[in-house]
Amino acid sequence: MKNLKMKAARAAKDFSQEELADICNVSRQTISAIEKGDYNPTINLCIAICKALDKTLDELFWDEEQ
Amino acid sequence: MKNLKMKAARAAKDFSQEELADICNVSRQTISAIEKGDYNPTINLCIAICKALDKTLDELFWDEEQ
DNA sequence: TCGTTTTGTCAAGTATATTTTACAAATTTC
DNA sequence: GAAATTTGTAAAATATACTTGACAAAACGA
Repeated sequence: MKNLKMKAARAAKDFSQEELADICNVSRQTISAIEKGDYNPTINLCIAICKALDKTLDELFWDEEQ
Repeated sequence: MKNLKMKAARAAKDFSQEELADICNVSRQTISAIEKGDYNPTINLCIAICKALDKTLDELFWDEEQ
């Protein structure tokens, strides 16, 4: 399932996928795959993404997949 | 860093590591390693743990590792 | 319309999360 | 205090998160 909350939060910061990837020290493909969904990132990466986007885990990653 | 919040939440439910592991469909060693810390579980497993323990991601996995 | 940036996606390789098996120490229960 | 349960931990194997490189389609501004 697509992670639209994350995509929206990234847009709100005006970050490209590559900029967010650089901040989080991962590849652009990893960010793309997470936004696309059907992907299972590690909690540490989720935390890095949240901090880069000024969001919490619950705001970006809760309730996506039931 | 140890995840004491998770250990406390598990104790509050009176689950052994093995019982929680069974509910989450992972091995007991995985649960043990997460509580022990210096471990980086996937977000889907974190969500499964949270639901088993009636907690949210922010309550169990936020602010553990800075 | 052209050039630039952004994004989707794929294939092959590497790093690491998770499993399985196993044993001992610690804790609980009777 | 013995037996049963729980927990810590380790080594080897497997599954999968993540990387690198690459190309094309889409989006966007000049």
